[in-house]
Amino acid sequence: MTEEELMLQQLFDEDKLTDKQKKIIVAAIETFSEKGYAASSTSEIAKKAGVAEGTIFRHYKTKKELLVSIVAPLMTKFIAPLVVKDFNKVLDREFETVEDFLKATIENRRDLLIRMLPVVKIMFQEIPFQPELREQFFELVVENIFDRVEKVIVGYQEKGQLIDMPPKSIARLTITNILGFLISRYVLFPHLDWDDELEIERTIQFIMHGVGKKN
Amino acid sequence: MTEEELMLQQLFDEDKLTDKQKKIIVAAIETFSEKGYAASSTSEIAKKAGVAEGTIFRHYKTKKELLVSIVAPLMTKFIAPLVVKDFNKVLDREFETVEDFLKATIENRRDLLIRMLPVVKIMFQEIPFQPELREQFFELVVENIFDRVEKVIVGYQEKGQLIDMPPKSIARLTITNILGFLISRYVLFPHLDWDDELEIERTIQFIMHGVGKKN
DNA sequence: CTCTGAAATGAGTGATTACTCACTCCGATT
DNA sequence: AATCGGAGTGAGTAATCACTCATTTCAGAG
Repeated sequence: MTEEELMLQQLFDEDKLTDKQKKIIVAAIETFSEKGYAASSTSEIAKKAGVAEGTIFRHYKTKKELLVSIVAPLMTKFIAPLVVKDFNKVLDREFETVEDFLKATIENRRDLLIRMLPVVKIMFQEIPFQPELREQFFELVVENIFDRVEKVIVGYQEKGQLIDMPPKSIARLTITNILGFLISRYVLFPHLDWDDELEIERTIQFIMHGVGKKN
Repeated sequence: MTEEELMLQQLFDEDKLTDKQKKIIVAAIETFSEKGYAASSTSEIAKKAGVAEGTIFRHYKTKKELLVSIVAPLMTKFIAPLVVKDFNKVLDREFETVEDFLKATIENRRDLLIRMLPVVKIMFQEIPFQPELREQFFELVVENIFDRVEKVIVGYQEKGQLIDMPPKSIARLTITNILGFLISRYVLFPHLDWDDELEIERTIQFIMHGVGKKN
């Protein structure tokens, strides 16, 4: 079983999928990620999947339904657990400092995040144009995850490790920097020389201490 | 003539454009920004511009040339001056602190950036898929602007106002946060309540001092 | 006014699009 | 063996796509 199929298992294993269905999903992810949703034709996806074009429409009523069926599980089954799981550890005081928590979270999940990147890329590419996705993203990420993130932040604030800024702003700024690193690293400038460990360290340092020199 | 009108003129008025040409550009920006490049049809753009479809292809050989002719000037004539202009002030010691410089830059240009946002949105949407744009973006922004940004950063480092992190990383992190704010504010969650002044203040505070509490 | 060349037109092109449907295939059930 | 239902097929559909081109419109020069 290839690495990619493993990733798909985590995402789509719940329902029993036939071989052809899996191949369609793999081909769709690859095509959408490379060319964008609108520029990808169902005939090309079918060809890449080694499947008749009609087979796609047996399982997905429309092309958009294929897109949603790929991106939606990412939001409900991947992002939420990704964040929430380690948050419980934080709430259990397994991490003394925010740095440790951030480092553990990013380091632990980095390989997984890299592997999910094609789908993540599709997600952020299409959110501005697909109201269905935007709504789902908003409900899950903003209202659901931000609530939990806020609690963690408040916890660290009470421990005196975080400044008194509103938790929503802290969450926005922190997530921005993690995503900003990933997008710079793997989407915009993947061909530059990157010392990943070091740059993650710097990103965490930046989140915690900024770039201003303390006096 | 205001600074902004000058900018827009520099963007699209350099060559004498007919009324219809201007209408095509405006309609194209609006359509590309709303639906994405691939999902926008030339017939729709023509209709929105009040122009025959053939008129588009009289001035732009292909649809892609229309895209490039919109985005390319933004990179060569807008982004560079936007950044560079105030940098000269910094180099002239007009701003004593990094905070003042960041605040002045963001505040001064915010309205302009908001108005340019449709084009900026198109730019970042299409960079992953258009090698031509990516190459141009890389050459201009990374090699050209980053070089200048580095000098400014080094200057502030020598004044003891910035930590000893490599200038490239500082630049990446700073730009990430400014763009992250704009994308959150105007692309992902424009419908949320935002106190812009306050959130810009927080973003600057974050860039300078992070979220860790000093002891 | 006429002449001229660029600007603009819109019907028309073949290719491609998302999607349909009558059909075959095949393993499980009775 | 007969039946059945879902999986898969691929030729076919109307619509739309980017793009072309012969023709018309129009503004300025003589």
